[in-house]
Amino acid sequence: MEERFKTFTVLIAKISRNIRKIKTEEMSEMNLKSPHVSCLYYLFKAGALTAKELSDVCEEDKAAISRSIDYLEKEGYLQCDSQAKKRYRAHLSLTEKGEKVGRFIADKIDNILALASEGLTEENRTIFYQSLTLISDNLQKICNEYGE
Amino acid sequence: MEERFKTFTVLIAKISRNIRKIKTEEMSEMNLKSPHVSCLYYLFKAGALTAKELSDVCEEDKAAISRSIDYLEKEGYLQCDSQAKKRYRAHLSLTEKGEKVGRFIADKIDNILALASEGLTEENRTIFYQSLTLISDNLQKICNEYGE
DNA sequence: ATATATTTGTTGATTTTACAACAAGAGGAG
DNA sequence: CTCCTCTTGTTGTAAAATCAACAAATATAT
Repeated sequence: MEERFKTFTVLIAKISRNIRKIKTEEMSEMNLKSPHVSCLYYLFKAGALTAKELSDVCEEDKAAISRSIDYLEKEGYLQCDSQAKKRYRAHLSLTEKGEKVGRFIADKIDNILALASEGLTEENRTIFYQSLTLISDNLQKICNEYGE
Repeated sequence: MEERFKTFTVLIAKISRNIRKIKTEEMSEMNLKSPHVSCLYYLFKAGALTAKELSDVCEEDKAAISRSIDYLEKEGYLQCDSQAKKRYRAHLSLTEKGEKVGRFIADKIDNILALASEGLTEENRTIFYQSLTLISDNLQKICNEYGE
């Protein structure tokens, strides 16, 4: 069990770090950082989303998403369907440029994911994913108690 | 597959964040940050280690470990078996105070780990851990290619 | 309609993490 | 021994993530 903790927390941290590294490395020519990539990825996959939905699906800090949206809009990757001063519940959608890059990102990421899980049987992949979900929920419950 | 990527990378990031949060939250009275906790944990579990070994086992940046050691030494949690100006290959070991806190941390962490994996069968736990290791190695290989 | 509460979004500041340049020691070959 | 190389450790800096305070829009109740 001790040995498992070691590997569990250490491995999770390592995987997390490497995923971020891969995301930024693969997109370095375009000068897109990890949260930018996430935004483009999900807008491409899911279609138009509000800022809130985007931050939910990315599980990223809303502050980070807010700033990412600023950047991506400025660079012409996405547009906002509302002219309101702030983006309240406005739907964000990819521009043509954003769509193109989104597709590129999705391909890259899906490919990397395939490489990452190379060697896992389909069955174990399923078990792994379910376990990950369960563990995430359990940890979230623990964390929720701190706020009270 | 797309759905899986979403959950996979997002879940990993979330778990990683929550682990850090739990570590610092549980130790907040003692003013120990996440890397400090890791150092104490492994020194307690593994006995005396060099700085290099510690940074290897924690998979943390050697810079972070170096500064953590400074802090932990200053606060009297650990001692260094060498009088050299720098700590080259010196073994770091816990003081009495460090030992006490190390035990406390180990208990806490092992408990949290048990809670985190609550609901998993022993068999799935094994599969999960093996999968995690495999994925970590695969991703590491991908990252290693960037340096070349 | 107006006041109040809730959700959603933004901004600034702080903390954590990562990176890279450097320095110190150890080991090996001549 | 002394020069060279490799490993290990340190420090400064830059980047990223987190947090908290705030502001704007929306929803709700009276």
